[in-house]
Amino acid sequence: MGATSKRAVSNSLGLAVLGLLMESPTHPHAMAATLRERGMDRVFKVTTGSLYDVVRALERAGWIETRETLRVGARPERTVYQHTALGREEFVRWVDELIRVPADEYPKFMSAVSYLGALGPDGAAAALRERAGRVRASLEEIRQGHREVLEAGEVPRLFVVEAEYAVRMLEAELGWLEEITADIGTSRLAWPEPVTGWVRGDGEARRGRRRHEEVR
Amino acid sequence: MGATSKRAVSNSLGLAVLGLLMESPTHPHAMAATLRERGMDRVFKVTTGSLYDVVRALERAGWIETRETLRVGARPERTVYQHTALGREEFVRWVDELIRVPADEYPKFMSAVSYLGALGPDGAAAALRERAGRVRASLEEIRQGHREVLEAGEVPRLFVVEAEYAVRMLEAELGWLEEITADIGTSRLAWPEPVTGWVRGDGEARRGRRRHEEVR
DNA sequence: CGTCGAATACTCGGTTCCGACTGATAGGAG
DNA sequence: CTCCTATCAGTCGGAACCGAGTATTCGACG
Repeated sequence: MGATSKRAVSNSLGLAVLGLLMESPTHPHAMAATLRERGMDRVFKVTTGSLYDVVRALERAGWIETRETLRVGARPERTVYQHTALGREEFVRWVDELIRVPADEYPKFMSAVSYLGALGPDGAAAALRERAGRVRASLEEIRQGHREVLEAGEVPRLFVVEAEYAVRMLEAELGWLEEITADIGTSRLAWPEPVTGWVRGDGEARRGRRRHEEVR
Repeated sequence: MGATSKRAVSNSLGLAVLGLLMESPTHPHAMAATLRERGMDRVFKVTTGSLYDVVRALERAGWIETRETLRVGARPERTVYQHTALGREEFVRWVDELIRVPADEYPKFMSAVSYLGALGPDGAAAALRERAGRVRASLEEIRQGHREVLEAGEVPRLFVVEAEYAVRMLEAELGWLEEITADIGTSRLAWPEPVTGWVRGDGEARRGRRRHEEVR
């Protein structure tokens, strides 16, 4: 329900590339460098391999084009790209769509949570607490970075809203972690019998989640 | 910092497969069916292609093994798998690690948010409101499903905690969406001048985010 | 009794992704 | 002046991913 027909380039790193080219033409290596300098590698997964692929894809799609390909000294040639008119339009369209319709994502954490049972009450509590610690740390880091940038007054809030989003999400996760950990302690979240066996790995633990099918 | 050396199978769908096999041996097609029946396809991305790949990978890794390969009628053969001792251990270890150490994920929404500027104040507000609507809908859906399952009393809470997590996260997102939309209305989130040009796509809009590098 | 759609059980092959590697140069240490 | 490291710019090949196809069988319905 939604997904408009299929986008020519789907890797969001492409969005970053387009974004960079909105400012001025550059070559891939410089893109990677800039993205890292600006800390945007917290938002986009920047890997050289993918970068070059994505740039090629954007070119095939006609959203960007090579402006010149020049060599300085005997270093490998570098290809400078710039956006096309189409690219400028698509950039906006792309952002718009990503905002309007939530993509279904499959966070690894959630898949693990759905098998929380396997750790047993104590193991689960321990693991959750450890995660909580790490989440608290990165939360603090982001909060601080955000505050510093804003207080320096160089950058308008608009350009760092994504940090506010990240903070909100991490806070929510932390809240959930704390609640669940507490509930394990008070047995408001209890381990039903069959699963405890399952955890011990007795191999033939019948009946897992809901009523289970035979192989037929 | 973290990522323990490299996991033999990384696709979380593998976790689902292991989970299924904890209950009883099955063949891939049945796994897919069961996962969908139980609505676990909201948590794991279930695509036939990947499923068969992942199963093969799990076998290579020695976490599962084929139990028998039988043919009913003249239908394609089906291969029934079962877990190995190693598989049972790794399953737990895997869940444990996924919980303990937050994987860095790159939600598409966040990448779009970091270019929210491109939509201009009105466009942004509109898009955010539309998303909010959709988020509210799926939130309601999950909440209701969760309530029904629990009230039926068949399934212990432990087996549906991931829904509680999902709800929390969606609520947080919704909260953020509402706040930001409001802030755009009251200009607490303002569009600095250069960007407005950028949005109109005047192509040569110098100076995007922070001070920008020349191509050198 | 024929046929049409759903279910059964997978295969295939094209993208996409990405980490490891290459190979050159500039700048500083000794 | 030589070596050593950091930076520069990108290639490459293998893994992962996934959607579209294939071929059979069962059951319902007119």
